[in-house]
Parts: sequence; structure tokens; C-alpha cells
Amino acid sequence: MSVTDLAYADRLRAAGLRPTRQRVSLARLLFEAGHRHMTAEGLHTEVRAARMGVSLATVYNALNQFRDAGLLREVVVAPGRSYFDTNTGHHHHFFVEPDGELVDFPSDQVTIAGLPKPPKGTKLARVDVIVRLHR
Amino acid sequence: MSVTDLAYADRLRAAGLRPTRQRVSLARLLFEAGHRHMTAEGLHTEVRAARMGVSLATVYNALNQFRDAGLLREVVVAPGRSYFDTNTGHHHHFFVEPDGELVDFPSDQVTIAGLPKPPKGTKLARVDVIVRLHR
DNA sequence: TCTCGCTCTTAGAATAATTCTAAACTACTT
DNA sequence: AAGTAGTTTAGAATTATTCTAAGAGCGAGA
Repeated sequence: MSVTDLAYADRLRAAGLRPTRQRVSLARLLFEAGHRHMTAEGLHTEVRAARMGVSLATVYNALNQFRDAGLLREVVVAPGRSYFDTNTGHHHHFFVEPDGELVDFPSDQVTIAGLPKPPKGTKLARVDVIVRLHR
Repeated sequence: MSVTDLAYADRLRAAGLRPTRQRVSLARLLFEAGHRHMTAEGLHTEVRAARMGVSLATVYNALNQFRDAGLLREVVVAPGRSYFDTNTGHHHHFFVEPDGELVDFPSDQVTIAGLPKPPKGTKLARVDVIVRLHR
């Protein structure tokens, strides 16, 4: 196990997840190359290409666990099409149809004013903005 | 066929859709009771309850056609969970988890400033804002 | 009003995305 | 080293949606 894999192991432990071989492999694919938008199927294809020996079920499990642990953010753009975004900071998305391409943009300059108060008994979890574009 | 059904027939014709018995029945369920957020499965349940004789495939077809014709707007909130909103005007949504409840709020007072320009070659189709809440 | 063509509807099969099951395995604690 | 609780896996199951092919029905024109 390389030194960077040890770093991923620590990161997983810090998130409350056991650093299994499979989870470390997936973390490597997800996080070593800057911010990415991945589907489960796409990640599994990379796993196969890299001969990492991680089943599709484990890819799904891990993505859900990573999301629950705050390591990933899930973005649902269309029925049957959800992406896991390795950028968990504040930002929003362009979604280009019909390509299905998703592009981040920072929320720095974006201000949303005048949102109504959440109905009582609820508290705000997140505000998702998806700017839908056509070619 | 009642007088209100004739009105739905006109509305469908105006949208470029043949006013078949099935489509008029679905339009009635969708539009007669103010704004609603419907799933395909939910609408089909109502169809069955009302003995309207509209198959599930037709419910799916009609919802997609209505959406394409601008009679409905589709809101995707979670993987495998999409709603058809009979309110096609400018507005945004609260999404309450874990209930899965969707609530409209008007976009009148909401202003979104500082959105970056769409990448060239694309043009803006719509901006979706989903305010995610927890109980 | 009748007819013909094209659209629409339908049951059931097919597809797609995701989750479940239960047995085998493994990371961590003792 | 051994126990145990968490993890992985293949394959089945589930869920949501679309497809197929054959029959039905809407409406433009005679």
C-alpha cells in the first residue's frame, strides 16, 4: 500500500469508515485527480479497467457511505441519472442537455435572496441550484 | 363527456396532443384540483380508484407528453424519485426529507444574482432551486 | 357520414438503476 | 492468535421506466 493510500485510509477512518482495500481503491479513483462527477456505473468501469477487484454492489455501497459521511455530494439531474460530486464545498451546477454533462460553478458571487423560511418543524439542509442549459 | 372535459380536450389540442379519452381523463385528475405534485405510480393509483381504464404505460406516455408540451414540469429530487408538477409558472421547491414531500414556493421575492454566463454554445433553459429540509 | 391512415393505447416483456440476501471474508480489539 | 462486528460479493430481487407489436380510435377528406 502506497503512502497516498495510507492518506486515503486516514481520511476514511476520520469519516468513520473502515479503510478496507476496496474503499481505499475507490477513494483513490475518486479523489486523486481533482474534482469529478462520477456515476456508479462509470466508477465501476474504471475499477474494472484498473483490475481493482471491486464489485458493483460495493461501488454502490461505498458511494452511499461516502456521501453519508460527507466525502461526496450527490447531485440528481434527471430521472435515473445521479452523479456523485467529489467537490463538497459550496458550489452549484450547470447541467447541459442533451449531453448530460455537469459543470461546477462556484457559489462565491452567487447570492440567493428572499428565500422563504422553512416551514416549522423543519430545518434547512442545503440549497441546490441547477442551471439547465441546452446546446 | 362533460363540459369541463371539453375544456381539457381543447387544452390538449392547443398543446398539439390528440384529446383521447385516456388523456382527457388524466388531464382531469391532474388539473381539476389546483396545483399538484404527482408521480406516475400515484397517478395510476388514482386512475384505478376512479375506474378510468388507463394503463400504466399510458400514464407514463401521457406524463412525458404533457411535460414536453409544457403542461407539466418535471422535478427530480432524489434518485428514482421524480414528480410532475402541475404548476408550470415560475417557482421553486422545498423538499422535505425523509417524507419525500415537495412544497412549492413562489419565485417572486427570490432573486438569484451573480450567476455566471452559460458556457458558449449553450443557452439557458431554466434555473431550478431545490431547498432541502430535514424534519 | 364513411372510410382510411396515422396516432394512440395496451399487456406484457424488456431494460436500467439500485438494493437486498446470506455466505464468506477481513479489519480491529483483546 | 482469536473473536467479533463490520464488509464484500454474486446473484437474485426490486423498482422505475421504456419498448414491442397488435389492436383500437381519432379526425381529415370524400
